[in-house]
Amino acid sequence: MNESKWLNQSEQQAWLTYVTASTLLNRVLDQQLRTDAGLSHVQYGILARLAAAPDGSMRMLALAETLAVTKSGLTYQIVQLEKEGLVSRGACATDDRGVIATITPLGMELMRRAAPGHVSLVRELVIDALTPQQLDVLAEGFAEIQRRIVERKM
Amino acid sequence: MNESKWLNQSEQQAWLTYVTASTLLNRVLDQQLRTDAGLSHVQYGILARLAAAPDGSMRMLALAETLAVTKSGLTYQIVQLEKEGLVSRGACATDDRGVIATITPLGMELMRRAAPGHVSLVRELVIDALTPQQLDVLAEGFAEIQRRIVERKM
DNA sequence: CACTGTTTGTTCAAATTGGAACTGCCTGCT
DNA sequence: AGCAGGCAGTTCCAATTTGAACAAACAGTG
Repeated sequence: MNESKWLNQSEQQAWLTYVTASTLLNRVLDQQLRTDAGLSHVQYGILARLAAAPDGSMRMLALAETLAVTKSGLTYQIVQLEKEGLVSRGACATDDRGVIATITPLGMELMRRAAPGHVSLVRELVIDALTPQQLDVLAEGFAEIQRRIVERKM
Repeated sequence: MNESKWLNQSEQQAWLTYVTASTLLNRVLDQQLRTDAGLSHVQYGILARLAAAPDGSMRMLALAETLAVTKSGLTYQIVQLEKEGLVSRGACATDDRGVIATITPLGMELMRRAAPGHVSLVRELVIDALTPQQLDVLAEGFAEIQRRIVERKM
């Protein structure tokens, strides 16, 4: 299925644009969160998922998967967040191997303060930069990309 | 201009999908390049730009900008590549502050070996995952996002 | 129940990253 | 020419990240 070995001009242009812009975007978001709330983008992601989960709790692996972070990377970040008192770890009732991370009231409080600024920046740089149609297409596209990546690992 | 403080359901979904997928994509590409050619994705990017540049040369800052890497990050990577003999550094004729990085014949050789596999994976996971129209939207969209980021820094 | 293969998390070492500080050079003005 | 303000690269340091190796706990089978 790889008849054409190389990318044509516009494909290459699209790819380079994407790589550069997404790298930049990530850094800008990280910077804003850090100065604004003392959190990295990844840490914000962790707290956001926990805040949205029932009981503010999730198992480590589930968390790692939805965040696209490696297990060891997540362990590291959870330890950091625990030091700050934003998250706590507990045993899993149904599986002794499991560890359940839970966002603390302090963590929730921080999210309430951090979220508006972050969301606002995401809106300014991304959501409002695109038409609703473009955003749909983009969501579709990345969903397909993700499917291909996941499927590929087998 | 931020009348709506939060993201609606589909906006949020789109954003989460993008963040997760792009993180994953980046890691997969990195892994493939590493096992396949012993290069990180960033290093590949550096060599690719140099290979495409006149004389295989570029100034450090220009390189850093097109790659969306910080100056210190680039210095580090160039040092690594130099150790491998894939890149060399030289003085800039018109500006004594400047440093010019040049890809070596060995670097070109490595690129000839590494590029096909990388391009093929990018095609498989991204280019072929999208219709030409979707790819256009992606390019358009990220170009606009990048414009907003750059403009914002002033 | 014992046994084998898997799954979860953690720990460890090595690689990478980004920001701040610093040196040396360039530019515009006086 | 002499100076103030900026720019280009490097260095240094603290924070992250990842894969590999491990220990403990599960699950399925004979």
